[in-house]
Amino acid sequence: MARRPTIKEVSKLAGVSFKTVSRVLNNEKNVSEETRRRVEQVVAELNFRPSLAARTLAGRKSFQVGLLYDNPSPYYVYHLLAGAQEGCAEHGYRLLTQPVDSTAPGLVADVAALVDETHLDGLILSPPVTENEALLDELDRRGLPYVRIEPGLRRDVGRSVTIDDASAAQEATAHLLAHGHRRIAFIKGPLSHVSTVERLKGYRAALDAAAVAFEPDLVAAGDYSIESGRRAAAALLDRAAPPTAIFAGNDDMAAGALAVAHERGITVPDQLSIVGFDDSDLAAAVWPPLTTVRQPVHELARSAADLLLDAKNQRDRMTFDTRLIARASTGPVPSR
Amino acid sequence: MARRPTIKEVSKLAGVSFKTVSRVLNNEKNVSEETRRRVEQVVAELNFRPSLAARTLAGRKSFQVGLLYDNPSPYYVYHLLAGAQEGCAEHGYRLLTQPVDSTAPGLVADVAALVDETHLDGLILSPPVTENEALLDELDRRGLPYVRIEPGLRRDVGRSVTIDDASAAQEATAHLLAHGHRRIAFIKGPLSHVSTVERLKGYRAALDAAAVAFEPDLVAAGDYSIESGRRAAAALLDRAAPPTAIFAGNDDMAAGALAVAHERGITVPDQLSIVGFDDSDLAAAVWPPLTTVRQPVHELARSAADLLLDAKNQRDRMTFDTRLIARASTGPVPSR
DNA sequence: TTGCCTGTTGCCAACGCTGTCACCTATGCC
DNA sequence: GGCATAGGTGACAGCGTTGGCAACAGGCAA
Repeated sequence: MARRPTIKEVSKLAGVSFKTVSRVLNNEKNVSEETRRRVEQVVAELNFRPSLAARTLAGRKSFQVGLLYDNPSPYYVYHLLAGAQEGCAEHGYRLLTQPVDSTAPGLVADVAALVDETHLDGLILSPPVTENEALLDELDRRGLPYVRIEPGLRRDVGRSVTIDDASAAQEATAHLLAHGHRRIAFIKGPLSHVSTVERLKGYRAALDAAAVAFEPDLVAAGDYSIESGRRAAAALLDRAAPPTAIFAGNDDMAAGALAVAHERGITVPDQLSIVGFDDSDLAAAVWPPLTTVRQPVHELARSAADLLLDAKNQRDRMTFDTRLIARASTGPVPSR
Repeated sequence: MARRPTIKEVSKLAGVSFKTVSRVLNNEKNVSEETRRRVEQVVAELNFRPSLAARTLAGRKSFQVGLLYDNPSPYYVYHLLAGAQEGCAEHGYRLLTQPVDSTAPGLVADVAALVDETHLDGLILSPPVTENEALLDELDRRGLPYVRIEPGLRRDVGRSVTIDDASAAQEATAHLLAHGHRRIAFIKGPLSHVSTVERLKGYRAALDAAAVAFEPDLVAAGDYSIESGRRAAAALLDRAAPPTAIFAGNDDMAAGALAVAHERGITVPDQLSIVGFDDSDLAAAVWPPLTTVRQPVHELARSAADLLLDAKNQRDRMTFDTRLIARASTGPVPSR
């Protein structure tokens, strides 16, 4: 294999000490304009790239940050990685993406091993890894900088980026109310997710605002899977007074509800309106395409990286707007 | 931040030279059983992890491999990363996932920079990065080991893992023929993908085997997007003699075809059968759930890592079986 | 007993950079 | 003209490992 050039070869060609090349690479001051140009030219000619390993060893920075994830949704993970990657690249950092098992007893040790081995400069945590108290404690103990994406726990300490789940759910529910619906069901996610509680709060707030009584029986439990959406929707539609609209806590459960409607010959949106959450690929792929709430996952991840790496970005917390994407799965309440 | 322990601290506690600790860590022979045990105990006690940066600098291995990807499908990428990660972890390697733009002119330089900076020991290429001739040339020039997943180009040189696209498509088509279908349409993907050509080949082979004449008009062009599937299906169904079954080159296009059927009040599978390809999340989420061909993406990626890292695995090429997943979108040909 | 081999261990250089400090030169001031 | 000051540059140690080689002990054949 053709050996990579080293900083010494660059310095020889440029006629300076290798320390000066280091200065140019790190954009330090106190280098004359002429020297800088000469060095930069040689760097470009040789296509020289400094060894990350050597920089890590010698300096106190590794130019690497880790992204921990443990999410079953390919859609979510895809955008998470893309956004974080983009944010890191902007600051000249490399991203180490690390799938983990957020509930495994060895998680803390595994992450500690990762950090020790690679000398990570910081960590981005995505849900549900954000919910692991022991991990947060260990990171705090080590003083390792980290930013959490949509933290449930300890929302008021440390740095994080979030969406306003409650107001997003309120907007989705209001959309259905505006179409005249009054019997609106909500399929909630697992209660272990803080987002579930927040979304339920938003749903109730919208009903209150429209002076529609909250009916506990119209809230069904799901676990974010398609199958749980089917079961929940089937139970809701079996009621004596079935809902005219269903708001599901994510798109997968909404797709499950839609499948039940198809099975039973209930046309959507004429006889039943359905709203999802996430705006995943699913939402646009099913028929009819789902009205849903878009979560700016890419933007969240990108900003998390920015919060971690940009010294000028001193904020502790950034909240992003969601957007209701109105498609064909919602319409006026059926007149009976 | 609590400083990580170093190899010297381990050696002091174990009462040996730090070189001996290095020997234990690298599983070298010529270390007495007793010494090894003693060192291992101290390593466990201190929770010592050797610095990757130092090992990389001192040795000739970095224990890191890169995975290059540039694929628009979250589903595909998700399983790709998971599989590659698993394969690398089994061999004690770290995986650096790197999204790239496979057609950008700077690709080769970017990858070279990545390799130089991080001293990667090898590279896994996924489609369509596998199709970039300049990149392959550069890697060969450097002598950097790499394994390709589903290579189109230069299939007979170098190491790769593949599925048999032709026989997979043949099986899917045969499934429709077995249900009595004779006018079977094929929505193909972009011709730049070798898989498109192979799948078309399999489709024709199945028709031949059943002595059904090939009709060029029943082949429509798509680009693997949902929207292209809709357009292609609409055109096919507008024909004077519309097909009774549609085989789409991927699940997204199949979902598009399914949407058109719903729009037009054509019931699936009673009036039209639809088959997809990939068995992505979509396939199970739409209604009716799609009959499709499962591509073992996870397994492909895992084996690519194994081929790269396992010295005992001397094969150049591994081919994996696909599996037809029969769901509810296919049925007997309608009797008219 | 001697010499040689084998298994085990230690010593030290080297990997390619950054941090620290010392040095040199030009400049401005009294 | 002498002296402090700042900008620009180089020498050198050190980061935490692996590689190469020397050293040492014990066993076995001569």
